[in-house]
Amino acid sequence: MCKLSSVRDQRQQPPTRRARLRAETTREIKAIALDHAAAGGPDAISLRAIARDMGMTAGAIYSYFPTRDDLVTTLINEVYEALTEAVSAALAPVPPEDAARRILVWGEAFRAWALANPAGFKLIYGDAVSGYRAPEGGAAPEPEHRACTIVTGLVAAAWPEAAPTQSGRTYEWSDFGAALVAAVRREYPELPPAGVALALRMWGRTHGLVSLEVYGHLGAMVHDPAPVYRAELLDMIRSIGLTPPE
Amino acid sequence: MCKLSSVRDQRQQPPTRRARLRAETTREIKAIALDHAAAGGPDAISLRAIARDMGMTAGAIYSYFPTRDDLVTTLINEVYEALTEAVSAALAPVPPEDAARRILVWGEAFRAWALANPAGFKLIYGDAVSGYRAPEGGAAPEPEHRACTIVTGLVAAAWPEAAPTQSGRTYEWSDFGAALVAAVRREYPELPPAGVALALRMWGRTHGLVSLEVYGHLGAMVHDPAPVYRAELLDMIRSIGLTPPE
DNA sequence: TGCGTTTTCTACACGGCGTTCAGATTTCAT
DNA sequence: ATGAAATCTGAACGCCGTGTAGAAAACGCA
Repeated sequence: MCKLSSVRDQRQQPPTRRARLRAETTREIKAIALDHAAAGGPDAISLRAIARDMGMTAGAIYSYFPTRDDLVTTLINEVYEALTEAVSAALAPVPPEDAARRILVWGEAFRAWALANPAGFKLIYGDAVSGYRAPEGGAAPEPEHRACTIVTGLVAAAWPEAAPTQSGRTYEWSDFGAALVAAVRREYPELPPAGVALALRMWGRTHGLVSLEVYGHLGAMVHDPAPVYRAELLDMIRSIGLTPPE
Repeated sequence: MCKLSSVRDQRQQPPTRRARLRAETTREIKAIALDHAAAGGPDAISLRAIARDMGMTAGAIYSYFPTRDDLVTTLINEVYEALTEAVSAALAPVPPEDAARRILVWGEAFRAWALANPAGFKLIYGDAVSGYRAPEGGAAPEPEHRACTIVTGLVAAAWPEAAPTQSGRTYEWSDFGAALVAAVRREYPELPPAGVALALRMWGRTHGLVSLEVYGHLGAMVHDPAPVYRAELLDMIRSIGLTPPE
């Protein structure tokens, strides 16, 4: 029996030697797992292979993660967080007023990250790990909400122009998930439910082409998907009442 | 050593008893594999499990498929074909002149099939099977081209109205894959390269929301993705210069 | 300092997987 | 009827995740 919550409180200024080693080993496990995923796809994440690379036995990893699926869940969360951070970083230098350019930069940053980290993309949005079953509530609810909130922020900034274009159908707050609604109403109080629907559509719209490209379905069709994707982004910006940059 | 091309010519009116048995067994292997995929996800496709269900040994399947990946490739092709046939069937009763309604029906048929066959969708568009490596040229080039041609046909029918909306960027035939270009120029000679780019964008646009929904990323955000998806389809129809039905 | 507890790790076992191979059996063409 | 080809079994190999028992190491406290 191993108490996996050994690092219970970190009130101690000098964390015990054990805690330091444990943190380091945990970090190494995750790093090697991500290396394997990057090299041979997310399915290459195997406890035995990781342990082999670390000079350990497979069983030893169970001192750090109760099961392989927990390791995968942790990885999904970290990778998803890396994605949202990459997008946020790309968005940071763009002034909040320039809603159109922010959408463009967001879309391009998302695609750039996905193409640079295909294994991570598949880990987040696909089913690539053999028998992996995500915990209830999804594998990475927090990063997913954060990602969704970023898109919603883009819509909120553009809402004065976008609102007239979204008169087709009416939405209620009750149409959406409680956690998302709470975050949106807190961060963007002026945004109506229709704005959330638009954000989800924009998320899906970018996800589609990027997903097709990452999984190799676009390569046989078009030699360079970049202009097609760029055209889609510009069209999306135009379709919500903004004038695209350039 | 087994000659896997035993059914070389079917000029014989009465196919030999062997050939009949072989065809039946092949059919059964694929059917059981698809059952397993539908039940436990595409990753549940295992030669041992299939053989167990058939009262055989795993090795026996190697008389019908040289390797597991070949079986998977065959399944992907058949499932992809089923998808294009489902979409074509839904499209059949809609008159060719009603370009807007055809796009709407196409989009809804695609989503309906994906939701009814999530395992098939993941098989086609995802990475779900453990160590599967697709053959060069993709796992299912023919059905993929057919699917792509269907979308292009929708664009071709709408091109008189759509053309003015697609003036942003110019495309050349050389931007696209040779096989796709050949099929398009043969079937829709009046369609310029920009029409193919628009078709790819429409493909991606629908793929995005459907993919997010199938993989469960939309469920936590919106209780019923149908209206969001419908709004996206209507917006897409509008964005190419058509007036949406209803 | 030394002792008892906790954590970490090894060694082994179990059942699952794809794949290969020798050999038995069945079917077919001649 | 005979020889060739196709089909299938059963055992093996090495991979996998997951447990369990027990050894070894590090720790906290007296």
